[in-house]
Amino acid sequence: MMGRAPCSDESGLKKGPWTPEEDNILVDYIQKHGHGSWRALPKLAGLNRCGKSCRLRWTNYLRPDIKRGKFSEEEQQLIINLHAVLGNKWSAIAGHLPGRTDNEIKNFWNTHLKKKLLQMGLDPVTHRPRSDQLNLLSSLQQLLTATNIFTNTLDINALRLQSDATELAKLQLLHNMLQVLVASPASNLDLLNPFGSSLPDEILGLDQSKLQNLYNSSTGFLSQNQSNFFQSFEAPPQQQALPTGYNHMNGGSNRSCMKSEKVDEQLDVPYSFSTALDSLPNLVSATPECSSGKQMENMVNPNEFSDPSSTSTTFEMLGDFMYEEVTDAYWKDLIDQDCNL
DNA sequence: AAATGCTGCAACCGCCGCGAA
DNA sequence: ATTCGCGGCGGTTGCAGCATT
Repeated sequence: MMGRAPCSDESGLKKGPWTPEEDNILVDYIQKHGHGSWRALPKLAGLNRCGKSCRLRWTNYLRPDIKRGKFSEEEQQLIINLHAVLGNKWSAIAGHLPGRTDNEIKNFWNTHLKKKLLQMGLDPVTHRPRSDQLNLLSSLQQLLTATNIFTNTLDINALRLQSDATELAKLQLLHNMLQVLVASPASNLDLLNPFGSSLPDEILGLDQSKLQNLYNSSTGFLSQNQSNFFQSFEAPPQQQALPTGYNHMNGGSNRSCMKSEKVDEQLDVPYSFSTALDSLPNLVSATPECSSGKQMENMVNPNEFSDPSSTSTTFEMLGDFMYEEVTDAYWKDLIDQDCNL
């Protein structure tokens, strides 16, 4: 708003770090009276601070329900997954991590997770492989290292490869989401499900065994697609055309092929993504079997999933969930809902 | 031991949206 | 319909502590 002087312009008000005495005054006052109007609070409490500074100090540090200390692996993974969908909506992300503040999550992202994604060759904004050529080559190198696949005769279309990697990353996110759902007791789904009730009813209505089936299906689905992806390194150019149904897959994701000890060996970071991913099944088949375009087409033909309530299998439901026209709207709704929290 | 560089995080700044007047 | 005040949000800054030279 124009015309309202910022805190910094109000003469005589203290700025900078809070002293323990100030903290005590603020905590005592709020415990006795509640915060009420933040603007009025400093005078009433006897603090030489602006209301905004008091509010920030309380919400980011003094609040009794704040959780301190290192982020757990689960929290880190949840932040990454949520960021892939929500972007820098720190408040919305914090809403899914009880006890964590938006400021803390933002700081953790900027100081740890962003670097981690960059080192993996992923754009921390889009969660996709970085688009410039140098970064693309870096991504390729890491992807190859990650799967112990190496060839001296790389003759590939770089843009198409990047597209494939992106699709794989989307698949991976869906897979991770399902893993969280499967790993949690049904009674805790709401707590652990980062998307609350915005998940499709088809997903929320499943019992644990069906979720497990869905998760298993995604494992095979992802494994097969990763096999296709890595096979493309070795396939002659004329065999690299995308399967018909491939481009219809869309899910939104942040990670492609990260399950590799070697990747983490290259990264000088205080925590390990491979540790977090150790609970995942091996998603890269050493001897891929299902790699033909025809099979892919059969798997993801969206026309087969138009009626998930009838005789569709959980796998068909997955295909439905991944279908571009469904998921684009879904992600948009999801973001809108989170923005409206 | 001192100087310099780096990192992490608390706090600030400016803008935005909402509700009340 | 418009203005105003407030709370909230995301980006950025500044500094303390640690690491390196």
